Amino acid sequence: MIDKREILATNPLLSGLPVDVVEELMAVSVVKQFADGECVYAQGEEGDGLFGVVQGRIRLSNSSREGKELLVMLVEPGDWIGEVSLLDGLPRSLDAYAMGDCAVLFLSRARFDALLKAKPELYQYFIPMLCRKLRLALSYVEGVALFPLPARLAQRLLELVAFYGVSDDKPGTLIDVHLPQEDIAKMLGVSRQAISRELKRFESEGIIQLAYGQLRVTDEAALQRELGQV
Amino acid sequence: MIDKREILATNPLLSGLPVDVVEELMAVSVVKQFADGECVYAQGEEGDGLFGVVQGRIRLSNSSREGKELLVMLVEPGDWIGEVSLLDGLPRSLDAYAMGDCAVLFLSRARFDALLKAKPELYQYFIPMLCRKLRLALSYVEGVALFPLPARLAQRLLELVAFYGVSDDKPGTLIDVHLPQEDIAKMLGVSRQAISRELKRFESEGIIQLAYGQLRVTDEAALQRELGQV
DNA sequence: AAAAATCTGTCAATAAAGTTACAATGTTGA
DNA sequence: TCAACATTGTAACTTTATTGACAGATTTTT
Repeated sequence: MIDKREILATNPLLSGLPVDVVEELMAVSVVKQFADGECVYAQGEEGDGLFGVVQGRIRLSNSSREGKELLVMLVEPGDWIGEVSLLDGLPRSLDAYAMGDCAVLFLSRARFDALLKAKPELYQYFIPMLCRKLRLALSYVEGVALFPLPARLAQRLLELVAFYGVSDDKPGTLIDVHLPQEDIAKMLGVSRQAISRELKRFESEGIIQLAYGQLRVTDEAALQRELGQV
Repeated sequence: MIDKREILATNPLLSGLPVDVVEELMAVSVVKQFADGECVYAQGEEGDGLFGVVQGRIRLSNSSREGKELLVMLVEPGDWIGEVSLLDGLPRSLDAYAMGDCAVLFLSRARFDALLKAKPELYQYFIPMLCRKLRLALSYVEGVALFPLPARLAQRLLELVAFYGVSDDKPGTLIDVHLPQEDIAKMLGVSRQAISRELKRFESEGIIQLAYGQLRVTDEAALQRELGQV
């Protein structure tokens, strides 16, 4: 079980906030657990609260009626989600599902509203968060609209390396998040087969090494060049 | 020439702001004019200020090195642009060009920073703006990744009808912004020919009527159905 | 250890969209 | 008015990606 006090010490969720706000948050928030695959919130729902990821990973996605899914973002511990619906009052625009067992710090809408009403200066803490997400979303639009698949895939691999890459005794950087090609495809809005094809091509060119459920990037410069051709 | 006082009365730019802030803004902002095609700011530049569109239309876009362009948004009088770079300190992520002669209310970065430093509670006025743009950007990503071109085009036409549509003596709703098919294509990230093909198909099905530089939607319900099939 | 589930590679057939090219039409300005 | 320019329509051809199908590999579960 997770102690709220522990979160404070080990997690960047609350860093940068004034001390009294941290105290207040600790008092009024609760820790919630979500099992693998469980729904945190769903597209179209009213925003019931704010979630700070403490443990595990949350999948933000969006699905069409035909069941085609777009994987918008993997949310890691230290990130907040769900703030937009609280701030603008509109329904959730994405689905949020737990990938593996998760723990989150939950702040209900009522508590959130009360906190902001009492301390309107807290609005400014959401500004960088919103700016970051806006720039991220914009860069995705650009990617899909302007760049061919190989370049987009190369870019995504570089992002994965930067975020999840680990160095071990073997050459190159290992991406060992359990992220099937299916999910990479859903991130880029293309079919799994197209991703398999491109990854195989990268492998045949010595840029990456493929294995079941993992991927090793051995030539980042070549990925940069894939990008640069665009 | 444009009188600043006039802006206050005729433009929603400043509505919702406290009276003293409006006074302050009027005192420290300047009116700038941009000729057709002139660059307001360019991708990669430092954010030098905030722009409130007073007259004319500004084109926010993004170009790849090969010259392929994505038209992200048409900004109309009453909207602010350029706030993100001021708020997060990062370079412009888009190009802004005047479409036709424009007038904008300009607030320099220094003035902006001073204003926010003096009144941190003003941060909250940017929240709805950022939320709106974030949701908009997200809906574009979804569109490109999840929906086929006909559905995306239908959706865009409905948006154009809602925003620019005018009723006249003839049946249907006229979209009489000078918006060539080329630009519609750039909004959707596809080729002009693909747009021409689809528009012609819509016309042959009696959904729209095409003319040089304008377009009349005669069957909105059919466009909704195009969407619904997705 | 065996069975089930998940993940990956590949192929053929099909569909969607890009590219190139050119003609025709409409608008604008000298 | 007439020439320059911008916009639109269309077609052939090519490229890219989807779909559906299946086999093999790896992991997880029983």
